[in-house]
Amino acid sequence: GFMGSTESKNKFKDFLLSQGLKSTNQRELILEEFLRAGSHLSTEELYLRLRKKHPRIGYATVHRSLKLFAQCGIAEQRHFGDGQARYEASDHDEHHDHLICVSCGRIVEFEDPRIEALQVEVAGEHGFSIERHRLELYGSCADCSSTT
Amino acid sequence: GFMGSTESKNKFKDFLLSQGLKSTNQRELILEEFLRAGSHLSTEELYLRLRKKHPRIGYATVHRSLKLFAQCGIAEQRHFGDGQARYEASDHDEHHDHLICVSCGRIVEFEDPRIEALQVEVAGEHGFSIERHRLELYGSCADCSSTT
DNA sequence: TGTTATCCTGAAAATGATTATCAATAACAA
DNA sequence: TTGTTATTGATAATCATTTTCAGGATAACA
Repeated sequence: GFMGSTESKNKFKDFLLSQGLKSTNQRELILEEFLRAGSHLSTEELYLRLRKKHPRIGYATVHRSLKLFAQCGIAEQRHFGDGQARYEASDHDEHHDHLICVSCGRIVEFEDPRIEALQVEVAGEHGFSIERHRLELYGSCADCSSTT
Repeated sequence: GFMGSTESKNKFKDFLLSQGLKSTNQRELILEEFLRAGSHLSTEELYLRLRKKHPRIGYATVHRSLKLFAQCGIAEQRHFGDGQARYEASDHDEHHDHLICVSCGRIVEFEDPRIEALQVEVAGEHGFSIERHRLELYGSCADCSSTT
């Protein structure tokens, strides 16, 4: 199910402990803002949001924290072809893919077990066992299609 | 059907003409090597191959030519997450996706109309019309699985 | 065939995202 | 507290890609 804010924070603290890393003010602030901000943020976007309230937090620290979140499993890194990495909060057991509107940039998440099953089948036909996959559908969302 | 070598060359010449661009020795050499080399080459890999026979061809020219091939429709740019763009010769009406072995880097192409159909269906449920998509399956190929 | 305008080339520099460096600072255990 | 170690933030380095620009090649035209 959905991994709540508190759950993510605890998981991150456990992760830091288990790795002999330290729990710092910056890491807490960055994690809070990351969870608050909604998904698919780039490092720079998160950095700019944080800078409003906490101007002394550096870009490098935001970047390093996001990598830690990904290592820890509470975030995932994505690339949508605009040349910069984006991060989204993990929803643990639920895998999902993305619809991206090429016109307005809107990103919608979806999940389809039938597609997933076919992927495993096709991979097996080629002797592959799948670890992970990436499926992105690029097109026009309803709003952008209608205003053409 | 498959776009042969001659067909690609003609298409590229037509493209250059139609755009008021010039047909040069370098562009011909780069296109020939690109078609000969097989798919999924990065700019640098193609540049290194060319340099053996034609040491005076510059990296920038290779890069610019690959972009032209893509514009012209005889090549497509891909990103497989290793941080550099790769290009493959277009096979016109046949779309295909990729299986990537995370262990040895082997790339296998596949195509499955059932998956394609489901993609259209799912997109429609969200009000999207698809322009293009990207599906990549990452895992272990048969060889790498057996030697574990 | 010259002539000319335009495009192309290749080396080098610039760019943009990401990652590493390092002195000063903060966290944690004893 | 104190000492050890990790972290921070500014800056520099890196990597792939893109741009710049002076010199060279190409195609159209006289």
